[in-house]
Amino acid sequence: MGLAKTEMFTDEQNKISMFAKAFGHPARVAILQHLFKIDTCICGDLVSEIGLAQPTISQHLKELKNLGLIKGNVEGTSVCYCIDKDNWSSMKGIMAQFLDQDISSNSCC
Amino acid sequence: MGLAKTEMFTDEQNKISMFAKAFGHPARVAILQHLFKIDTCICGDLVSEIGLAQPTISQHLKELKNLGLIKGNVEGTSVCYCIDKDNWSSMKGIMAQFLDQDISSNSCC
DNA sequence: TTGTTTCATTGCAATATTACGATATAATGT
DNA sequence: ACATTATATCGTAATATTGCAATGAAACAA
Repeated sequence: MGLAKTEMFTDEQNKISMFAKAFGHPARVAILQHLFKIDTCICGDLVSEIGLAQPTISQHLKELKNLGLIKGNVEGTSVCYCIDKDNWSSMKGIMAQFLDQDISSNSCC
Repeated sequence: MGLAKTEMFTDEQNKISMFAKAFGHPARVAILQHLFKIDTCICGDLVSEIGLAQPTISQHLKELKNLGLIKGNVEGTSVCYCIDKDNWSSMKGIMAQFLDQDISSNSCC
C-alpha cells in the first residue's frame, strides 16, 4: 500500500504528521538548521554544505517550500531561500501542542 | 534509492529525523494522543478507536516501541501500552531545541 | 483438552521516498 | 550571439512504508 488513510484522522493529526514527515529526513533537518544559522542562503551553498547532489537538495527544498516552511526569492541567477517565519511559528504551535501533552499520573506501567 | 545517507549528518540531525519520522503518520499521532488521554490501554482498544486493522496497529505500535516512546506490559491475554515518560521527555527536549531556533533578524527575504 | 481472546508475525501487493544523471530553463557576463 | 552560472525538472533505479489477510503464539475459560 504505502498510502496513509488520511481521511480517518482529524485535521490536527494530519497536520502534525505532515510537518513531522518534513522533518523526517536528516537532509531537511540540516537544510533548516543551516537556514536558521545564516541570514542569506542560496541552494548552491546548501549543496556544498550538506553533500548531496544538487537535484537532491533542490527536491528537498521543494518539499519544504510546498509545506510553506521556507520561501525562495530569485536573485539574479541564484535563489535566496529562507525560513518563512510566520508559518514556522504556527507549525511550532501545532507541534508543541502535541509534544507537550501531559501524562496522566495514574498510568498502568 | 529511498535510502537516507545518515552517515553524512550529525547524530542530532539523525535523532531529530528519526523521532519526526515516527510522528510522520497520522495513525501513530492518533495512537500517542490516545495513550496520553487514557491511563491504561490495550491494543484492541486502539484498533476500535483508530479504525485500522489489528496487524496494522500492531506494526505502528512496534515502531513506537522500538524508538522507546512507548512501552508495553503483558497483562494476561492483553497488553497494556503506555507512554515512556522519561524517553518522551528527552525526545521533547531534542525536538524543542530544533523547533525553537531563532531566526536571525537580518534575513534576506 | 478444546475453544476463545488478544496480540504478534509473516508474506505480499500497492504506493511513497530518496538519490542522481541528464537535461531544461533562466539570468548574466563577454 | 555564445558561454557561464545557478537552479529546476524529468526519468528512473533502489529502497522504504503502509495496509491487511492469513497464521502463529500465549494466556485463559469451560
